[in-house]
Amino acid sequence: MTAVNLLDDDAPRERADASRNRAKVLAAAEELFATRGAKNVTMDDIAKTAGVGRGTLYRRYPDRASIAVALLDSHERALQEELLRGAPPLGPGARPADRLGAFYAAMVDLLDRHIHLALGVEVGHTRFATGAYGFWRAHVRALVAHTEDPDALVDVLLAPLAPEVFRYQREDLGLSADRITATLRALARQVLGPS
Amino acid sequence: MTAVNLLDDDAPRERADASRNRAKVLAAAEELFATRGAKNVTMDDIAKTAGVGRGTLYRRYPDRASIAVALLDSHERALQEELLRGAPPLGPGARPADRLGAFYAAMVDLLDRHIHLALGVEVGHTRFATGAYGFWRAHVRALVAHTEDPDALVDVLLAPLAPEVFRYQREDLGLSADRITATLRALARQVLGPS
DNA sequence: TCCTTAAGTGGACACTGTGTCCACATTAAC
DNA sequence: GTTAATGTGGACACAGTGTCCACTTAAGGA
Repeated sequence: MTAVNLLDDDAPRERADASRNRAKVLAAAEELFATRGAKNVTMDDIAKTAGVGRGTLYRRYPDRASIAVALLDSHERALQEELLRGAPPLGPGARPADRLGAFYAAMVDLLDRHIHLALGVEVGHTRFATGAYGFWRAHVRALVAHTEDPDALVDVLLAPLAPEVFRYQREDLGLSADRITATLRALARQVLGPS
Repeated sequence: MTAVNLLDDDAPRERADASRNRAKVLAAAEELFATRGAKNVTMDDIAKTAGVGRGTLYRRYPDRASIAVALLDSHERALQEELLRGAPPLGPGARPADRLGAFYAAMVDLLDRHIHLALGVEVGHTRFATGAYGFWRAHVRALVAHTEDPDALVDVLLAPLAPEVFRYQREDLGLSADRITATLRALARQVLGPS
């Protein structure tokens, strides 16, 4: 799901027209998702807006969700990098409770900036199948490893970050991102202890 | 969304063939949802299985979700009744932490028995628009009323009960309902204090 | 019992969106 | 400049949705 596949292995380089079209598709999709909301965008819309045929579009992206995933990918990678090798409390070094709190804050920020894409990925259970979910899951799993039942707890702690939940809180209830962050930070403290 | 509309007001009684067909539709839908999963059931399937025309089906139920809601309704009402007027710890009288724990346990039980219906309701954000969600929300809101920011906390606490999350834990991860319940009970204790 | 009428029925129809297929165009290597 | 593989785009078949309306059926009054 990377943007380009440069010089890797002996994989045949991507043709010039192909990568030009990929860029047009992604730009068009980003635009449409942001404007109308992913639910109201058809593959046809994307193809038309990008100035590309249906066949070209389907060649790389079998559905809307995969386009949203591709668009979200770069932003998610940046955060993943920070979690693995960044400075505390996001990166290693801080206490689990603080790292979980920082993770929550970063995810709320990510969601707030790209909620239209996050909702585009969400086609029900699609979310759990995503590679990204697996990453977040592994990260939080490690932070709660010392608790009673980490394998059951981890998805409970990730549940409030579901795009639909976040959208409901932000848009329907009108809560600020800060309030949501504060609440999740408090949750992290209570679950992992203030120690 | 009640099953029958008996003698209420001056509303014209439902005709015999109409209520016969409603029963056939609900039975067919229940069966199909349980067998194939709601996602793989079309309105046409339901009409055919019920032995009813499309027009008849659409007259009362504009989409799959509304049928699932109708089917789930009776079970949810029973729980709602208990929350309002049942014995503690589910009903009034017990401490908030215990009531929230009991609520979690009851909801996990409900989800476990009717997950195919709960997933049928779930068409993304549909969940929050449901009357039922409003009820759960009001209930939990009252239990956490004394905390820092109840309005932000309530949806965070309800998020792990999203049908998709539950399904993932039960089916993809293979967790038992008891483990999930225990984890949520612990969460309730940690958030509302053991006091 | 028959008649009336309003409610209810069911299937045909138009429409929207999906995904596939393949003749043709473009690219890049030789 | 030729060639072979890669990529393109629009036509097509299909599945599911929701609407519409001529017909049927139930239920109450004469």
